[in-house]
Amino acid sequence: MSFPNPQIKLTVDAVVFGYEAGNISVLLIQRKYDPFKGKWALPGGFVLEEESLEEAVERELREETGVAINYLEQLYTFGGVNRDPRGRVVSVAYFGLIHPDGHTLEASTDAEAAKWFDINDLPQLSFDHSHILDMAIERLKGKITYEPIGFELLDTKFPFSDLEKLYSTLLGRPVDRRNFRKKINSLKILDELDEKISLGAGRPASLFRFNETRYKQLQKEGIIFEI
Amino acid sequence: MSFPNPQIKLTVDAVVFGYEAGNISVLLIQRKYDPFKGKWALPGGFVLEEESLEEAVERELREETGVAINYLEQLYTFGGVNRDPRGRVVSVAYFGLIHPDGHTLEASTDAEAAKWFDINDLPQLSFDHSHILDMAIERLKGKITYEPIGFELLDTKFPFSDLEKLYSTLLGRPVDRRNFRKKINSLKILDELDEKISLGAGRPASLFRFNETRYKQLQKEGIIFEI
DNA sequence: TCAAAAGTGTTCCATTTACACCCATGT
DNA sequence: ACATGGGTGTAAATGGAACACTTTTGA
Repeated sequence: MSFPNPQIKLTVDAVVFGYEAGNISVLLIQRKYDPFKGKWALPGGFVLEEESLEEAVERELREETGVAINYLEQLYTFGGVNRDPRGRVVSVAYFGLIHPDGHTLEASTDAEAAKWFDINDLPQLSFDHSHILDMAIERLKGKITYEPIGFELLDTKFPFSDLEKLYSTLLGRPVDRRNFRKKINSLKILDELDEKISLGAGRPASLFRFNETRYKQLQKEGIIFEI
Repeated sequence: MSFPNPQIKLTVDAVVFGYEAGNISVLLIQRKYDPFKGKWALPGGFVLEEESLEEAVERELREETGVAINYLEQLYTFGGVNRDPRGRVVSVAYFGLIHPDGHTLEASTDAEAAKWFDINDLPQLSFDHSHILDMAIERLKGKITYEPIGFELLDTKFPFSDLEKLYSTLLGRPVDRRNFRKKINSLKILDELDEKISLGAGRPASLFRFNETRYKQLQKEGIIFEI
């Protein structure tokens, strides 16, 4: 009782999603050491005694990839007996989102390289990481319909069409432009800016910004975001 | 790297809900040993090296309370640095539901006693367990609206009014009997049995049984349960 | 002037909500 | 016969889905 399970190790792993040009990507690292040396894996590593789980994830992400995350939540804890060849390792997986401008990568420590992969074109992954990733993708797809986390994947200022494209990508089906706009506008969680952006051909688009204050107020009033 | 965080210990804790006569209750144990000796806590304990997290929860529940659980899912992992006076202990919390006939309790091992407490009349809890419990209550209340887990709290055969009462208790508001029945019937996930039950005064009620096969089929077809 | 993307309303249908009386039994 | 809880349908309102043309720019 005084020294229980000294053999069980604890790690954290992060599934960080990015979005650019209509594609959802996930951040992976190439392992520098065994096991799975040279193979791709989710960023992550052992939790230190004096840090919380969130601190551990943020540290590992910083060390292995150099990214600055802007949304992070716990995903699930994977505790199967044989999920790690080094012995009994339980991993708390996190789910993160990042703005496109945080995309610049710098691999170091345990990582040989850090790279974005389109979620439809993934390499083979180490450990049970493809299982973790599947769960994270499911969570992302499910969650955007009832919480406004989609904005965390866009620039702070974005044209409406970016949001629409993001939703139709994640939902895997076309989204009616007029109905979608109506829905979002009815919640008044977007502020229309005076700026416009002109992307090649076509009429320039107004830029919008997510109004988090307004959203938090809505939450308090019990009004729920739903697409 | 070869022997990371040997100091971090791993536990599981279970928040098990029961339901009887219009009241939601939660299963607690009275601790036999320090820390928090004599105080109430969630059932749980250290994970053994050769068992999965689910196995650990089920074992601890069996040992400390004697209950047989019929629904179990992971709730959240609590990894704050100072949540346990014994040192760094990370706990994976589970969320469980139990039929009324599984209610017979038998405390043993680390538990002095095991008892059901109405969730509106709780004792002070050990560790950060009241925080865990709050999260579980929120999960229960949220989840019944989009997954048919309410049936896990009732007997396998139950009158419609039991289900209705359960929902109005959990949702904290009255439920329109006719509309509720219409909704449930439209999904055809309840089988009406030939039996009737007569509970004191009033017209006897037909008994129903949850048709899990039917529900799983609906899920495959993409039809979602929603109240 | 043409191509490309942005912006905008109305109608129809489905779903949800509100609501009240009769039925079968025990006392 | 009366008290108690079980069982049932309809109408109104709301919210969601379908749908096409005009506007503004770059090439």
